[in-house]
Amino acid sequence: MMGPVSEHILDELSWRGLTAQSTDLDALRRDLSAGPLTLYCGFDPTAPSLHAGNLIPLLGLHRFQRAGHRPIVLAGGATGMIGDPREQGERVMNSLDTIAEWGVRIRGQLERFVDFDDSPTGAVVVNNLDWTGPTTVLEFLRDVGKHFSINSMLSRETVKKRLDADGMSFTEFSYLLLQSNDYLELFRRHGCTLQIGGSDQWSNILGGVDLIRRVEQKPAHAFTMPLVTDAEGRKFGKSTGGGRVWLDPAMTSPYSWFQYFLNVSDETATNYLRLFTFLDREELAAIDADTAERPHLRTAQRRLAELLTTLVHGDKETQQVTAASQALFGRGELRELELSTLLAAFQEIPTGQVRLADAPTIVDLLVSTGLADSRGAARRTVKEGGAYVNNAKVTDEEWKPGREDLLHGRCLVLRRGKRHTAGVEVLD
RNA sequence: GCCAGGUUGCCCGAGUGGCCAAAGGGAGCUGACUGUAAAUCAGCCGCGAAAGCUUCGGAGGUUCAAAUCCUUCACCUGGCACCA
Repeated sequence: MMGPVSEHILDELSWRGLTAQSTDLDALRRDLSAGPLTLYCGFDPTAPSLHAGNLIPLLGLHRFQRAGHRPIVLAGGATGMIGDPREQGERVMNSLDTIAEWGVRIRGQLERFVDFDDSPTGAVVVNNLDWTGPTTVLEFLRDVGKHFSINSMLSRETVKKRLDADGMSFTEFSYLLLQSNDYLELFRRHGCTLQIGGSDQWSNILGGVDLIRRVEQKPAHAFTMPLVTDAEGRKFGKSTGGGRVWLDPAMTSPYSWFQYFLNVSDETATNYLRLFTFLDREELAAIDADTAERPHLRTAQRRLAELLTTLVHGDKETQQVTAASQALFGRGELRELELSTLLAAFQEIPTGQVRLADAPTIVDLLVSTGLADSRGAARRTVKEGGAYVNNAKVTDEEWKPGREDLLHGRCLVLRRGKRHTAGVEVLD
């Protein structure tokens, strides 16, 4: 597990670029060196699935675990009902049913990224609804609320911005207290003395540190990691690559997930390898060098895509997706592919079915496979020279496949532009 | 409860009776160049082959004509009050 020269976890996080803010680093370093430390990170069910950006703190927990510490993964069943205030404005609350359903799904995802065993570093999963739910308002206001100063809460960046803009409900304003109380609760239950999270969580985490100090007269640590951005510094998932990249294979197919990372820029790929993988410095340096010398091989992108697909979807999926990508992508002679290879590849990409008897045109094919959103869009694609059937460009909107075009008598490989592929099964 | 402001296409945002399928920006898509990169340039970006149709929170109305006016409902925001 640990390298021959066991590097301090904080040093590793630092060279990986995973350090944003922290409380007293020297004290944290000391405590981490003293033996297994218990740390936690929370995830609110604000969507049906985690997305790639969530992997940063989640893998962060895992990194600490590998370094000999005990991670607690917190599912935000309670905090998810309230909503962390954001600058864009008041959230519309989701229904309790929705939150509960999302919570279950997300919890299932969370559990896959840390190791459970009986050792002192075995992971723990908790749900803050377990202690927040039973608490009465009066208890909460007396025991927790009393320790918070409205004055300092008002000076928070997000709150100030919101007050200048559209204001903020008391509900969201209270979020800080809930998360702070979580930290206190975990400190009491599990001796948790470190909370990590994305840098947007900084003030929430500090709230807990403060609360623990006031109530328990004990120090606790806060440590945040940068929010992932793409090469232009945009927040991950928000606008990069057309929407979020979800962990749930039903929302983002493993093939799409793989292709997303395969397509990032050189700069982003080398950066992401540090943030999202466990490769050590030597391996990373070798990949960097290779990428610089022979950029067309896209070594960094390939490694990134493979490692992340394996991490999220497993070895088997990665093999299938890689095979599909190789089989379908670009210049290979599709006619030489085995039928089984082709059909396996079709499992990974969007597909459609048509009957030759219906005499479908290229436009019909693009629409039926979902490669184009509408007939107009499909027509546009053809007009723009972006439509391919079996790697041959099709420029006539009225083009129809004939029996001689079929691969193995029953398949077509459709492509829009350079990177969007779909399979067509042709029936009689 | 009252008063005021707001709700526009994936996002931000202009638009206060016709010239609006709706400016602009971002995101996205295609092409050129390449390395399934970046940068840059060009085109596209509601549906429809077209006629035309559907869109500006929901419903209804005024008008030859509504994103724009009126009514009403919902939600958001700000302010005031009430519950003493």
